[in-house]
Amino acid sequence: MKRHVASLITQALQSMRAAGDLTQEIELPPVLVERARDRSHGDYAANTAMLLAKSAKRNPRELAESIRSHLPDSSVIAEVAVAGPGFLNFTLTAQARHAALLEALEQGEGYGRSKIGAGEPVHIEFVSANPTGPLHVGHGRGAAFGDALASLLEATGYAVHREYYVNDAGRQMDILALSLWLRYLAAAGESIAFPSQGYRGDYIVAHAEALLARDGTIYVRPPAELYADLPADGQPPHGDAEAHLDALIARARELLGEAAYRNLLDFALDAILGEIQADLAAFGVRYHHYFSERTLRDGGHIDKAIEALHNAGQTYEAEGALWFRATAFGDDKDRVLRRENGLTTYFAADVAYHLDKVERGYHTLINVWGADHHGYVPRVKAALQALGIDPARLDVRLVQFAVLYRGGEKLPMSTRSGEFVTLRELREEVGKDAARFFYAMRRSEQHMDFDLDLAKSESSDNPVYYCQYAHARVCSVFRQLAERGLQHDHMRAANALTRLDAEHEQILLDLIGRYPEVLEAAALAREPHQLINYLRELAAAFHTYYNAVPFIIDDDALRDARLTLIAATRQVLANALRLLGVESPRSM
RNA sequence: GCCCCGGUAGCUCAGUCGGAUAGAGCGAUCGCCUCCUAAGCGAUAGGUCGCAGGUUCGAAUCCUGCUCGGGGCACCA
Repeated sequence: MKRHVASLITQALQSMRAAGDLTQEIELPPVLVERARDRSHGDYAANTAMLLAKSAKRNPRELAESIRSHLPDSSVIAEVAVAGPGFLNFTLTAQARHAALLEALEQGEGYGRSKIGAGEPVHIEFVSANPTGPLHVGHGRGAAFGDALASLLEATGYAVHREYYVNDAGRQMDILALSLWLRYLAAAGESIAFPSQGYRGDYIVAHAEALLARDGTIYVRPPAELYADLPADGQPPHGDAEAHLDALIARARELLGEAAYRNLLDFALDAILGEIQADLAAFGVRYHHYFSERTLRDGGHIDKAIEALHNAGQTYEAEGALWFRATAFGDDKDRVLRRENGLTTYFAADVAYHLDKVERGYHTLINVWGADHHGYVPRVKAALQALGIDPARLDVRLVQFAVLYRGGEKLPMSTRSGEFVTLRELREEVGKDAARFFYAMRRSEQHMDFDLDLAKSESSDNPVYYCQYAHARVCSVFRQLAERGLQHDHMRAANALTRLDAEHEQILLDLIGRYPEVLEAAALAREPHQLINYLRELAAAFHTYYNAVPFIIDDDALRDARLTLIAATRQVLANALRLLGVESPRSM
């Protein structure tokens, strides 16, 4: 509809040119149509005349009049007015307004969806937390945001591929395997000293016990051999925790042998990744693929990526390492690809990963990263550019941290002390729906306070329940209708829609008609919170209406018209909630 | 020091590509259940859009400087 209005204006401008009202030299401004902010301004407003006034050097109101007189007839426009400093205000016909209701009911779950994405392949990577422990609340926001964004893009016609990048290679996997093994030894009755920099979480103990139960004592080795001649744990000058850890890892591989060590590592990875996947599934987050970093390395993709950078002439050797000339592409400093010890860096793997995404045919790449990774963006974009890929194809959405509050107190969030709240705990405390809704409620770049008490409260203070309750209330009305032996006659309703002339009804009609535009805008801006704002507005309009007007009345035609209005409202509520991964309860 | 994000009502936050009188929820005060779920609704009060310049017919929005808060500046992942 917005597009339709814009095209009417464009035609008017062309017709003004043809009539000599505008000379060829005058540059036509972009035609911007927006929803009128105030109902007294009609449905749509355009500032075209004001923009044109500048280049045409003419009075904006007079230009607006001229545009108005050149507008072609349209069956959906009832009135066009010139207002204020030169706005063109468009008012829709009642029929056009009602069309949205019928569309919502006919299209059902499809209402609001569009094809503006034209099937363009979009790759979206989100969460990608290291598989060294369970997801915590810091990951929740990325999960809720990424999943909602992916759904928005799907709903607007993009071919979306959702992926989780699993960092299952590198030193952290060795630390994980070691941590598991030590807990396993302890579970088997051996006396061990747990390294200060190992992964200390209880979840490791649980997995170790599971391993012992499954495989028995085949991985038990004498602790005396394990700890012989190791650098001391602790901080300098008393010890070196990192060196101690690396030595322990080396010793573990030695004592266990590569095959057994590999078994341990895989067991730990599978256990933790399985936990992550289960948490995400319970959170309503679905992926097409969990992409393994190991497959990049084992498949030679990292070497290939480094070679590609080398062939592009953007690498050099210095201090024994191989560097990428990132500064040539706007980064602050050059970045190491292959270390002095011959191992490739995480960055090299990430170059390979992004190159792989492009080679798999994705035109647009979206990465949802924690804000702490922002310094990483320039180097990845630099690498893409060096490889001849337009860096604008990569859109990194940085998600700021959420700070949890309970009883007005900030919750401590320290991984080290094990005081973190896991995503699972959050979900068990406030529920999936509230958690997802709250996470997606704010702009991702906005720092966020997550009030656990509010998320749990069963009142209108809680925006999740507020929206869900609107849906449940419509369902309740239809249950009452059936109990009274009445039916919703759609044909009779369609002929009586003009009777929906109360202000509350007009507001709801407007909102329902706006839904496709809101969905499109939220998707294009890649901002799911826009959809939530709309949802809250729609729910509020419905609750107001519900309180002001009885639906199940004796006047058959008016009753059916109102039922059509609230049925359409329910459909839109359900569609929007679904995109956010939130349930639409039939009763509460 | 450099880079990124933010500063809008007491609190939490919206504010579309610069547009008409800056909005919502909470909190405060006062009301509304004989009636389809009160997990709801209505009304009132509440603003130097961090500060100072600039661009523009028009700035919360764009530019510059300053300031405050958060985060980041690895041959870790």
